[in-house]
Amino acid sequence: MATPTRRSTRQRAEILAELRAAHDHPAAAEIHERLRARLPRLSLGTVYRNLDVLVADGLITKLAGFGGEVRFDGRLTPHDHAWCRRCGAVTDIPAVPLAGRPHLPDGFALEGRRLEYTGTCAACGAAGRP
Amino acid sequence: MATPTRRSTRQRAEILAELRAAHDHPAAAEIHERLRARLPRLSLGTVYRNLDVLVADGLITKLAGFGGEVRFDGRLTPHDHAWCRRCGAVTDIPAVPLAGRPHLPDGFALEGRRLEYTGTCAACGAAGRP
DNA sequence: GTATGTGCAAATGGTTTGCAGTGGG
DNA sequence: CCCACTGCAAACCATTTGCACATAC
Repeated sequence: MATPTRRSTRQRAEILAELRAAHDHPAAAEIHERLRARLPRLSLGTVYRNLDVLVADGLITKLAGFGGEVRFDGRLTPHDHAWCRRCGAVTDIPAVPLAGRPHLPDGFALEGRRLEYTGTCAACGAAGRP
Repeated sequence: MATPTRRSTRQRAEILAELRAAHDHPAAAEIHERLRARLPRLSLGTVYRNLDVLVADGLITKLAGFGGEVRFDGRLTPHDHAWCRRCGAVTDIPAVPLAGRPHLPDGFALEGRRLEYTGTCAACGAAGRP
């Protein structure tokens, strides 16, 4: 069998709960740090393994392309992202439909789309941050 | 001054030429490998440093979020990308306009957008590749 | 009881950086 | 000449993995 039976563990539940409560798309290391208050012996390896499982089970989404580290999103409703290049903050924004069908390669079976806006957020613009 | 004077070097010229000739959005290691035929002593560090310079000068584009490694694009005309999750191939496709204005965060200064389609390409679909 | 999940630590792999030497302008 | 650039190797850092133990079921 490809997918082994899942067991319900405290660690996995806490990671999913944290991801659903958070609104800032934390990276694995950030999730680990936040949960250490509740689970002092939680290892970073366990965080990574559970994030993979949660993605495979479709409970969370993996976000890449926002700098060096991969981030995770606990919201399943379709939405796009705005990324501030100065401070690195990633904000959810409502999805905007396209004005037509994309000219995909012949025979390409579309599974999903990813739309990201890059720019400077209000706080960084006001602060004149480089 | 923020940006030092640029010097024209053989290495930088070859990297840019390779990127403009290539259609497959190569990663730094791939560029390095391809150029070793012409520049046997070219180091990977030099490739990385020049890619950064070329991006800073707006001559190429950095593509992230397509797996573990960063890829580079020598085409400057606006276009989107289709990514095959099986074989990892990234194909250029014409940009499709949006059907409205995105609801960006208040005060967000938009600089650019990145639109990627994920799915399975014809070859991988036919081969039943997992 | 069994195999999935965990903690820990070592290994990986892409990318960055320090340093001494090269060469473009 | 000067300083941007290069090759080389070591350093970095996010992520992965091997292993022995723990625990969900």
